[in-house]
Amino acid sequence: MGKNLRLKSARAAKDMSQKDLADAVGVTRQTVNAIESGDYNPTINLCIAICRVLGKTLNDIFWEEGNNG
Amino acid sequence: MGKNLRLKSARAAKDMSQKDLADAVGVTRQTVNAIESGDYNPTINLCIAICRVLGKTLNDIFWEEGNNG
DNA sequence: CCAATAAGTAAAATAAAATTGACACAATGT
DNA sequence: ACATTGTGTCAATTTTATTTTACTTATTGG
Repeated sequence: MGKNLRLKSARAAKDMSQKDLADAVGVTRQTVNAIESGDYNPTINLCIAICRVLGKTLNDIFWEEGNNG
Repeated sequence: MGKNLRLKSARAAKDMSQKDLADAVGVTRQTVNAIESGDYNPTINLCIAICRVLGKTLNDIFWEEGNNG
């Protein structure tokens, strides 16, 4: 698994630190860091919460084209 | 949390039983049932695997408009 | 009627997500 | 030089997703 650069980018666009985002969704800084690092499998509710905060959808940040058909 | 009727519908459209889908994504029937029942928080990798099998995207099955902003 | 499949649910055990605390390093500002 | 902030990572613990086993109900076909 590669890094989630779309997440990193969307967070940067909101000028939020990993801790800011972590606090906003109610997890720890390490969890956000791990998700961006890529070697991780978060729950969908956490993914949804992150998307809400960043004003993005699941597809925007967690779906990869080519996953599909 | 309500039932995930979009998942149930997409599965029906492929004429797959809960067990068929469970086998296809490598989890148990109970896990698929729990996800459809709604009171559950699966990992995103499992959600992605389900979407792949059903020919849908994360937004199609797990994203709710109004979640957004 | 009987066997087989699909579905809903539940309790206990296991695998993995998430927390906590800690240490290190680069960049920024005083 | 010093303190602060953001980031990366690690080990140990707690929480939770998932499994396993099992019981129930409804439906379909022999």
